[in-house]
Amino acid sequence: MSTQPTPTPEPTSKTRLRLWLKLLDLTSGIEAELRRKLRDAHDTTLPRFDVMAALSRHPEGLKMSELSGYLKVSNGNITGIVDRLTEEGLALRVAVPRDKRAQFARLTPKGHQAFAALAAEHEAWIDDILGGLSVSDAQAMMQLLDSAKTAKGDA
Amino acid sequence: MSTQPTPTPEPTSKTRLRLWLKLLDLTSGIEAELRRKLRDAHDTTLPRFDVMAALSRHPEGLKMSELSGYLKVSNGNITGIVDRLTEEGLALRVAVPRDKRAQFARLTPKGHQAFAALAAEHEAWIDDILGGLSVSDAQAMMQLLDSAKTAKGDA
DNA sequence: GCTTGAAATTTCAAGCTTGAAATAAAATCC
DNA sequence: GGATTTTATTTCAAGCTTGAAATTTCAAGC
Repeated sequence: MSTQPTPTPEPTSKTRLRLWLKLLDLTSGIEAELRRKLRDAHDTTLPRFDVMAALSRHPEGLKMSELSGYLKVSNGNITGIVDRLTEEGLALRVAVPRDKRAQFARLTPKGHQAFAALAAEHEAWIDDILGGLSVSDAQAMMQLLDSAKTAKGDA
Repeated sequence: MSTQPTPTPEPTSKTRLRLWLKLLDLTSGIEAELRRKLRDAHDTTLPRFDVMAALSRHPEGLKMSELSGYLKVSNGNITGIVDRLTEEGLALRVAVPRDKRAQFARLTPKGHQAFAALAAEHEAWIDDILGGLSVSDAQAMMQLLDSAKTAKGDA
């Protein structure tokens, strides 16, 4: 432990570990805040919001497997979330023309309407939460995030 | 839609929203990778790892409520995780001297040993995953993360 | 000393998540 | 065309997570 006379600098791995912990701390905090707001203001959840967001961009519907692919969650997971959205009248399942195995999940008109309101609020929440960052800060951070991601193998 | 002659610039809220989505994408991706590695290499989970990490820094033990405070999760959650760590022989509960309501959670020797191995690997994984970032990149990002957090109300 | 209120923890129901197993249907191969 | 393999989805068990209700114990006031 006390063998080296020179003051050992922090190894790179420690710096990266500290970065990771900070990244996780900020992200988890924001996510928790969003979950709370979604619950309190709209009695819904982040997973439901995510599914609705994906479906909102594809009014014709998305196959269950496309949905799980976009959101990077398991198939079984999507089954349950779409089940619940369906019970709430926000989504529905539609048969795929030439493939009896597959189904499209699609937003109902009520679902589209509900999501529009949700999305607007969501954007405002984020704007508020990240209000401490200027546009140039945000751009700088996005560039760093891209570096981090590209290097590890993309996606 | 085509009423405005001047090219509308992206509003700040949209930039921040894009940043948030990128932040979430990177963090979720890394987290998923860590979960997978923890499972494949050590048959454990991230929540267990987090609890062990906290206990590792407090060999004398932490009260259940201190633990949930540090990790920012609910009390009921900690109860279950410590239960499972206890079943595995990695943690145990110890009575708090003058307060029969409270209990310390503490790592067993086996728990300390297991965590030491886990922590070393964890740091190496992060170093690998974030290998695309130089030390100065990492420092720049940490500074931006601090700005983002400070502005919203700290923690 | 007793009552009342606060604090620490556990229990519980509901929802999210995963990976693996089960189903069903389509596609490929002989 | 029939067998085999692949693909799409659902079902399931186990664990994580929360907020709310229930327990137990402590502390404060009277």
